[in-house]
Amino acid sequence: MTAPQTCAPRRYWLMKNEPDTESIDHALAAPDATLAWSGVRNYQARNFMRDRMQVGDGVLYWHSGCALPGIYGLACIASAARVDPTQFDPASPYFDPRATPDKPRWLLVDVKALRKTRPVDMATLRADPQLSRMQVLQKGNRLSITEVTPEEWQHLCGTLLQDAP
DNA sequence: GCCAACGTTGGC
DNA sequence: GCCAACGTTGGC
Repeated sequence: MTAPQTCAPRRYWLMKNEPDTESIDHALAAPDATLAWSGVRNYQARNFMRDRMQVGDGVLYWHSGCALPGIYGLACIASAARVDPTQFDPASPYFDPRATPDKPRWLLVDVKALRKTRPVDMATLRADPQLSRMQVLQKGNRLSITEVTPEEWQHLCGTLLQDAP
C-alpha cells in the first residue's frame, strides 16, 4: 500500500540553451533570474513540460552549440506550462504558421536560475560510471529537454557540482 | 563544415 | 498507415 500522492515527488531535468543569448549568466541577470523557455519545437520535449514538470523541479542548466557543451548552472522550474507566444510571431525564428491562438501547438515554462556551477563537460560526465546512462550522453540524443534521475541528480550534486575545494 | 541520428512530411 | 525524402539538431 502506497501513500496517497497528495504531493507528487520532485523531478529533475536537463535543459539545453544556447549560451550566446541565453547563458546561465543571462538568466541570472534577468528579472527575478527567470527566463521564459521559449522556442521548444519538439513534441516530446513539449509533453515533458506539459505532463511531467512541476514548479520546484530541479534543472541542470546546459550550454549547447558552443565550444564546450555541458552543465554550467543550476536552476528550477518556476511556472506551469503555458502557451509559447513566439509561435504566433512572424518575426520570430520560432514562428509556426500552423499554430493559431485558438489551437496553439507549443508551450513553455519559466526557468529560474539559482547559481552557476563549475563547467562540467561531456567528457567529464562520460568518465563517471554512475552517469553513463544519462540521456544527454546517449548516442543520437537531440532532445533539448531530458529527464535526470534522482540518483543522477544526487550523485552530481555530491561530486561534480560541488564548489571547487 | 561534417555527418549521424532522429523527427516530420506527404505521396501513395 | 507505410515509408522515402527531407530538414533539423548538435556534438565533434
